[in-house]
Amino acid sequence: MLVEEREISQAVIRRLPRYYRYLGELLENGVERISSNDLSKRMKVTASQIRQDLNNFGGFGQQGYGYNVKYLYTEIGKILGLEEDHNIVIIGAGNLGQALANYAAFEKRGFILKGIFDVNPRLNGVSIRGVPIRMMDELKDFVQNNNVEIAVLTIPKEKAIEVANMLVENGVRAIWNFAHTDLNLPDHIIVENVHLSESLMRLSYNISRYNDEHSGKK
Amino acid sequence: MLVEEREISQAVIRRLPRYYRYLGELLENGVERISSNDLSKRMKVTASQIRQDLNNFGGFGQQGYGYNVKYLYTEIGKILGLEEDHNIVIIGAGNLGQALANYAAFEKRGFILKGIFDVNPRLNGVSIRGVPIRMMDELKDFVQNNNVEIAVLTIPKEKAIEVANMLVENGVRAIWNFAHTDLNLPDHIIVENVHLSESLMRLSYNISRYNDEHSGKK
DNA sequence: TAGATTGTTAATCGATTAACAATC
DNA sequence: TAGATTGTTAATCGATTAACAATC
Repeated sequence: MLVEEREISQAVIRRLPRYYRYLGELLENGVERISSNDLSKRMKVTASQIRQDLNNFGGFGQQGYGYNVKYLYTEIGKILGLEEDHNIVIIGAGNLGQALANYAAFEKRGFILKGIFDVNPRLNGVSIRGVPIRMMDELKDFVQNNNVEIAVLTIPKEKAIEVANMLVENGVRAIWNFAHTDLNLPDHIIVENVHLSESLMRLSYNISRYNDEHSGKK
Repeated sequence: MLVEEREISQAVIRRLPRYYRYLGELLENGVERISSNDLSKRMKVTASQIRQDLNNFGGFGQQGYGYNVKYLYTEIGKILGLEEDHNIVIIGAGNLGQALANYAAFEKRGFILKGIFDVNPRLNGVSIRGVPIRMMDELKDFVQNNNVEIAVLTIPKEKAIEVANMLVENGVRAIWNFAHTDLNLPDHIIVENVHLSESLMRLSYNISRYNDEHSGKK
């Protein structure tokens, strides 16, 4: 029997969490059902796109009725893997690392913070939300012994590549990368980049473009 | 005379900062020139795409030679608006707000931190990199009197929409939005969203997908 | 049953890649 | 001049939108 693996495009995957967020809000507001048309107006996308996107994963709606909000919310949550638990560590307890460590919504989505690591001896033993900061030389052992699936990298780019390689060799499966560099890891390793400086440059570009257009410049 | 406004696609704009980063690294390494082909191998994109992207903005290369790294780096910097200064404020001095305030590379790219605001009276007057944290009730006056162009929103979503509207009414032109909500501002306002929870969900999705594929599940 | 709205196929649009003449 | 590599046009590919039959 041939198992047909439909490949879902990254464009679709990028939109899924946004659907999930809107459905979550509808749910909070007690809305029971919604049509692709109503949702499309709220989200400012086409109804056609919503239906196409959802039908990549199955038929969640009902003709003449629309979509049941609660059901669709749950199903998208499953698709996004939010019903599974993932052990994570944060590497780099600087401002950003601490900000992420304090991000309480982690646990709600199944991300369990197992450890925080830094090179700064002054942070040794300091706890964030009950999780003590450990020194980098303990990292390798820790990863091997705690079933760590995801590592969050909030360290300078010079160290990031080397640390990422070490993590992958010791079983880490995915990296949430905040370092200002690309990591070039094996294909089966999942990398999600958050390059804040690039985000800021896009903002900057769009301001400049607008200024040009409204000042007679070509 | 017809001023031809070529519309640059957001797909291209998303890639520009990455080109800029790679060229900056080449520059640091003393590389003088590079061909689209060499660059394509480093960046793992097609040479064709690089040439197409750059030619949206003009011919920066030379047949038979390639691109001068220094020149191209500078030109992309100009396109991205990094040679202009922008006054910015950060709203929300929690962990993430403080992390961004401490992000020193801001100034290097022309982003001048003029103020930080929060509701927490305990933070009143505390300084980050020489910039004192002010109370939210001073925000409106401050924005009017300090030529603030960009606001960074690191506050809870409940407050974010209301604050964003107030900022826009008082002259703010662009918002770097870290709040977990969409803002729905007028078209001429530039919004760059950084939805960390959505980024994490995409990571989660990709892990689950990989697990499914390697466990016999459909 | 009539009306509403999905699921899905077909048409369109846009982005990426390939190819090659121009030219340094 | 010969070789290399761009700038740019044409071909391909993929994603979005439109349309409508199926069906609740």
